[in-house]
Amino acid sequence: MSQRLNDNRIYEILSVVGEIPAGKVATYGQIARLAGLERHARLVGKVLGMSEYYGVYPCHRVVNHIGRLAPGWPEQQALLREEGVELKANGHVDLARYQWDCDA
DNA sequence: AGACTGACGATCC
DNA sequence: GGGATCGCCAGTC
Repeated sequence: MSQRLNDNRIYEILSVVGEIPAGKVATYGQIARLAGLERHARLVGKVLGMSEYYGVYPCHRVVNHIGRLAPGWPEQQALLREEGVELKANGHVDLARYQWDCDA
């Protein structure tokens, strides 16, 4: 249900998210760009925020451009750590090593 | 129809 | 390197 967001956009975004390999993370901007919504990084966040697709798509592998995890979602940290993604002392992911190089 | 908000990004300091 | 500010665009109220 919930055609809150344009279904078509949700599909593209989630599709990209689902392609993120385990042990890797991607930024909202990266995903947005792959989905054809380069400037809509925030939209990606909203879509994942609804997270009714959680369990189907690895939304926990999505972080912001500084490697910070989603606020209000502490368990994301544990999920990433289980995949081998270690966080820095400040809670940031080491993007230099774990950022998904989809095509670049 | 209008205004506020936002799981962001880039730039500036 | 970290913090603060502005800008984008669409969604939600």
